[in-house]
Amino acid sequence: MDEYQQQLYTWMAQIPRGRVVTYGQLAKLIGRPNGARWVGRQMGLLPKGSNLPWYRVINAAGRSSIPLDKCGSNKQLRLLQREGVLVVDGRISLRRYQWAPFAN
DNA sequence: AGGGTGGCTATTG
DNA sequence: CCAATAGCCACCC
Repeated sequence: MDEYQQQLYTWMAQIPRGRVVTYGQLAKLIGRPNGARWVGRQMGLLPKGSNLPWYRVINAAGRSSIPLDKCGSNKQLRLLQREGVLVVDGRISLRRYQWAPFAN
């Protein structure tokens, strides 16, 4: 287990229900300014039994970056809606839902 | 080594 | 608004 992964997991665990963060934001938080893509990769590699909220991590456009499932729907968006996040046209307002770690 | 591909992004038109 | 563009970086042939 790598040092960055440890940090990534720690930050992820802090994301409150009903809020989201972007790949780039997480990358910055763990000290990897251009590691957004790396973060995305880590999401896909998350252990299956993990309780970490991978679905609260979205892209900078406020959209889900994971492919649609067979039914043509998106599991990530469903999970977010279940937490009360409003999704309009497959898009989420970062202004309203993005978690700001240092604004507490 | 070296080209292609991603759960990316900021900028520009 | 979307599309193109140009950086970025880890991973996999």
